[in-house]
Amino acid sequence: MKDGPDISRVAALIGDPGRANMLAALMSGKALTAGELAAEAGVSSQTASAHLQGLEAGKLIVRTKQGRHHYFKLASDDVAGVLEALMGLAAKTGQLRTRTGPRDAELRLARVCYNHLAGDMGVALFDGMMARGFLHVKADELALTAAGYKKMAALGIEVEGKSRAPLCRECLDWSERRSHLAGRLGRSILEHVYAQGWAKRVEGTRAVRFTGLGGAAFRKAFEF
Amino acid sequence: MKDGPDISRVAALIGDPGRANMLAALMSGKALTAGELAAEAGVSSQTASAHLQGLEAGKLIVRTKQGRHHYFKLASDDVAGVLEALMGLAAKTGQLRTRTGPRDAELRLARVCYNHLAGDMGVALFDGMMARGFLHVKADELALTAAGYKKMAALGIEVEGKSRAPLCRECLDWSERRSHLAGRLGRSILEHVYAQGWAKRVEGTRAVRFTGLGGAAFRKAFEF
DNA sequence: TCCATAGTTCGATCTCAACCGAACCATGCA
DNA sequence: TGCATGGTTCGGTTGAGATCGAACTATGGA
Repeated sequence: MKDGPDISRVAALIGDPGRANMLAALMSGKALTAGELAAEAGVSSQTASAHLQGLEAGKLIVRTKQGRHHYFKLASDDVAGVLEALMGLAAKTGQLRTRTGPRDAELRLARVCYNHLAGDMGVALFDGMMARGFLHVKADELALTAAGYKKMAALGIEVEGKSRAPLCRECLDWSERRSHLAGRLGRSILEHVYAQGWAKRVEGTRAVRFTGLGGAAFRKAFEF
Repeated sequence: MKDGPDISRVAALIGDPGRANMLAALMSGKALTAGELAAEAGVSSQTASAHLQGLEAGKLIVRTKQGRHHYFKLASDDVAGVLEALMGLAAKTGQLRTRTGPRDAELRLARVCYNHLAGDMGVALFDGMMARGFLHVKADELALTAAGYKKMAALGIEVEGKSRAPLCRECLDWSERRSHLAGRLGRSILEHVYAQGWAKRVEGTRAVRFTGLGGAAFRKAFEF
């Protein structure tokens, strides 16, 4: 009974530790070069090249050539979604790699998930926006309310855009097992957070470090 | 940078065609025996035995021994969720296995997804219940409204239960790319549909075939 | 007690893919 | 033009795991 699409091809691509590490690195949302991804996966550049070809052929990542560098990023938010789901399941089934150390705590507090904010802060933001009536769900579609549009305008956050990617999308958190805000709006808000200097990325990890004042200002601005 | 849980173990388990077929078969929600799963995957019983051990060790499935039969089912709704997500992505990236034939159309119309109703009918039910105000979403939690509880009581559908599994849950559809209703309520409703004789499973597939009167009665009962 | 059936274990085989050394192409810079 | 750097291609090696034949264990029934 071979109903439905062929799962195993995609899963097999993610199933190699090297490729999985590359994909996890790309979850940061940044486009990375072949060399960086090779280092990330801990393999030689030749091996990395082969893996990247495979991932590209499987449409999990896309390549942009720029000069003598090849930049790679995740092909779509759907791919990021599957990876998050897998992380959630892997965390739950106890295949944990995370030893709860200081850096780990920082990751649980706030980190980037693809291109938006995840962790405690991400979940709190989502819950707050729902409670304040800035977001609502109707027939499975997450959307900004009129009040939400007004709020974003007041904060100077871009919500228009020609891209047909969804403005609002939920994304399940592997540490919190709760939803946080993804989609174009999620990305815009994270960019706003950076622009205001409320927080910045911790070099070399996916953690986002808020300043004391920045965290307070963020909560105040979004009223949560 | 090895942030987060170890994805690749889980993905590798799903990445073998044989095991993927087994998991897909278990998406029907029924518990299947080792022999049935071997046939499903198209491998010998010895090979199947090895695969089933792996899946069990990886906590993707659970085993129940009953006499000389070993029954297997998916370990949790999370596993089903990951499989659905992978199906969605695989369908989108064009790794389609489905030739759109008559049986395929039937699958798109109505099928079981783990233990609840998916396909056109499943999505329509979900949308209808949201529109009628039987369901609402608050802070990422999908829940029955007072009106929803009343309606279920009127239809004689069990909604209480000691299980701590969520009563309501959304589940993304690979054919529709929309949400339908999962969770304990989703299961109860499907059982109600069977009990009323509105529809029954098509032997050997995941398709659910509604009778003409049954489909109408179903729509009438849930007002969509 | 004997047999049939369901499933597992063991052992051997074999294929596929991950890996890297070496050579090769392409771009940027001096 | 020459050189350094980033990436890819090719070839050969290796190891993990998928597979099945054969033997073994457990349950149910005659």
